[in-house]
Amino acid sequence: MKLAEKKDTKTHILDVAERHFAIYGFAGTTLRGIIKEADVNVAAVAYHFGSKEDLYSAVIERFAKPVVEEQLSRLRKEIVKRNVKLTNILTAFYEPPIALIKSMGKRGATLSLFLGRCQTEQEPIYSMIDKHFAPCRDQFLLAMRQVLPGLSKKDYHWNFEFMLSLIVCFLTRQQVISKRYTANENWQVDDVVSRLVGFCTAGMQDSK
Amino acid sequence: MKLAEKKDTKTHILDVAERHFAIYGFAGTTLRGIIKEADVNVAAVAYHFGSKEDLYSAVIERFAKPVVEEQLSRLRKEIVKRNVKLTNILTAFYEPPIALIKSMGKRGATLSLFLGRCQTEQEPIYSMIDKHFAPCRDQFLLAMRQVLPGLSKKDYHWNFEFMLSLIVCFLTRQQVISKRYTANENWQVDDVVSRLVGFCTAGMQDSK
DNA sequence: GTATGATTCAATCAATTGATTGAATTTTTG
DNA sequence: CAAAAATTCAATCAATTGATTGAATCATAC
Repeated sequence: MKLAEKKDTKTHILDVAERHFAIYGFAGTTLRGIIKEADVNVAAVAYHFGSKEDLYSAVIERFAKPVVEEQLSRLRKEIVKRNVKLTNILTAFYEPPIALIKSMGKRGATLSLFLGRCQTEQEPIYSMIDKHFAPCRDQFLLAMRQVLPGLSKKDYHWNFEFMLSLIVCFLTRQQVISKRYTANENWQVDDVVSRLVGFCTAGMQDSK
Repeated sequence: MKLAEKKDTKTHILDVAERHFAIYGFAGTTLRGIIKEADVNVAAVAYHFGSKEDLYSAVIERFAKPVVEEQLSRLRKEIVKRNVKLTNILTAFYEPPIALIKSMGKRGATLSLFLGRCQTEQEPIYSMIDKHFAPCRDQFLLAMRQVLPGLSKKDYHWNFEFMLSLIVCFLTRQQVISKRYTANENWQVDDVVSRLVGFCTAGMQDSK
């Protein structure tokens, strides 16, 4: 950090912590690993955030909030329309996180991992995560009921879980896959979204 | 452990380690947590397995091997047929792990978690995992080429990843979901397999 | 300028971590 | 039974963990 010097310490810690939590998980991340890379004092974490747990919470807060808000905003615009379509609901769900991650370049890549990894964290992390995503999940479940009438409650839930798992799959595997099979790590938002929407639409509607 | 006394120490450690790795991940698991629950000496781990890493390897070995072997065996029986169908390939992939887990009762539930969680482990764990599943993955990729001609290499890979993600989703979320929405945690192998096969077949074939 | 509050720092805490040692014990072998 | 091998044990190691303290430094307001 030479020019544009002295990014605010709190933000700096947050940035590094985000990457560490994404890569190593909550248990695998050490405060010392973070503060060493961020080049700050250990006490700074306690001062600005409190505990390791609080730090994790701050990381989630910063990144999940804008995604969920955008998803819900997009969803609201869809469900007021006369005849909502499943593809539009799914696009409203998939595009915000994908677009955000794409726009963030390298940081986006670690956020991908974070999003995938945080789904398998234990308590108390799990509740922390769920708190942020539960309202969004419920809204989309309701919307699916509109566009896919006649399914059982169980069907809705599994459809939603599958929908979620596809994006988590993309987010966590994208780097691995493109490294394994291609020289080119580039991907386009529209390609990915339409791939996800396509697979999921078919799965939900045409599943015999 | 009162009757049927004295399960072999090595197996005993393996059982407890399996559950701990499943729940807490590699980093979150402590040898002391394991040996305390298994009621054995710390040195027993070193004696029977070596390091913590070696122990993890032993856990994978024991559980992944029979699954992969059964998957490949089922696959071989399918691809010799005159006209292979996608549904049959998918069933060959999905049924073995699902059936195994179901047959194992409570231990199966933790194995579910393990299978899901191990997918997001870091090196050197990741390579350990990949080593066991890579041959299987390659075989199924080849088979998909037979039943879904005309797709790009990229398409095959993402289809395979999505196929994988659906079962990982089921394995890791099943307990959470059924706890959230129903009183009944029971599920039938055939129901689950046909749900997975149905969703995935549609996603692969009818994706516009 | 100086006082007040915000921030950073080095030093240290007790607890836990994976791992190892060598003796004690059990089991197997001849 | 006795020798040998396999297994278990308590004790301990150095390293790392999250967290805290009180002094030092910085920024801001008056």
